[in-house]
Amino acid sequence: MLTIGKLGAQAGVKVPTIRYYEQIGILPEAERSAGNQRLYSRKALERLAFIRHARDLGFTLEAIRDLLSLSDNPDQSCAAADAIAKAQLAEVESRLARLTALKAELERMVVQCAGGRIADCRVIEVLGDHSLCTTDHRHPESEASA
Amino acid sequence: MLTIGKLGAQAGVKVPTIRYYEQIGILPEAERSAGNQRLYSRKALERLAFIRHARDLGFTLEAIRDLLSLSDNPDQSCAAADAIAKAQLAEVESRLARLTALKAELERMVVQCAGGRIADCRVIEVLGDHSLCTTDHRHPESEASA
DNA sequence: TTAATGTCTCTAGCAACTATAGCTTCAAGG
DNA sequence: CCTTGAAGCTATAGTTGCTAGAGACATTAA
Ligand SMILES: [Zn+2]
Ligand SMILES: [Zn+2]
Ligand SMILES: [Zn+2]
Ligand SMILES: [Zn+2]
Repeated sequence: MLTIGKLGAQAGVKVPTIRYYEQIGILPEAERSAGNQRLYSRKALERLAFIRHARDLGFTLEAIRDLLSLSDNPDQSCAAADAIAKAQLAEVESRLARLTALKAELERMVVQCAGGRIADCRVIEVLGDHSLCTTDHRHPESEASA
Repeated sequence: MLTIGKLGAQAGVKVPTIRYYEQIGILPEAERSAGNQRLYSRKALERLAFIRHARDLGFTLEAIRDLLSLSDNPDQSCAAADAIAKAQLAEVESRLARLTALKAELERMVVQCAGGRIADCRVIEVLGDHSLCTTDHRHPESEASA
């Protein structure tokens, strides 16, 4: 049995984050010691590592909640899990496309500035006028983390 | 003079967002009509368009605040503005690198799954074990939007 | 035994909005 | 002139995924 600190260290998750996961119900309520401190089993460590890894891959906690409940029923079809992963892949691809456009515009801005006064700064000029951009980089959909 | 609704329509910004920008002081307090409604000049539209464009390029409101105050002093050197843009470019490049790694891992997961039961699902398996990954995709630094 | 660390609960804060409630003002039609 | 509906007002709370504090209790090592 691990204390919350040890668990966090092993899984690479901060202690308050673990309590937060319990609070939102993505980790089950932990057992408690005589002195009311949380105690975790190896199973809990695996579950937390799963969450951590999925977060690192950009899945939302909502998606992870679904993935966990799927993984708790090993005999079901994995179609739903695959669909979640595919949706996440699509999300990543769309963000990648957008970031690539942003990178191009930022590079252009930075390169074109001759480094004089603000009045002649290409960075300020482009920021004030999207028609000076070559790509269509506007904010299309949601922008979570990842 | 534009009402807040017209301003929002012209700049592509939702009305509550404009009020929010005013509240946090990135837009100056608007003039008011006799009936206490906000009225905006062409200058305000330009300022809002600048903000919108910079947000679309992923700059934080804090960075935009600095860019705006620079652009209000046209005779200064533009070095500070260029530095902000370069920092944003670096941020975008680092996100791009990470998303590229995520994409590779997600593709591998999705491709490798044969589509049977959860117990044999490669998606679930990889999520539970980072050592099955080929890249080092762990969460490195801050992850704002963009 | 005492001091240092770890853990407990609860609350508030971060970014950048978005949504809701309950009101007032405005513009157009009858 | 009056009514109706859209648009505006303020203020507050919710979103996502945590993170940071306050103040009290538990555990462990010297
Ligand atoms: Zn410049
Ligand atoms: Zn642009
Ligand atoms: Zn599968
Ligand atoms: Zn991995």
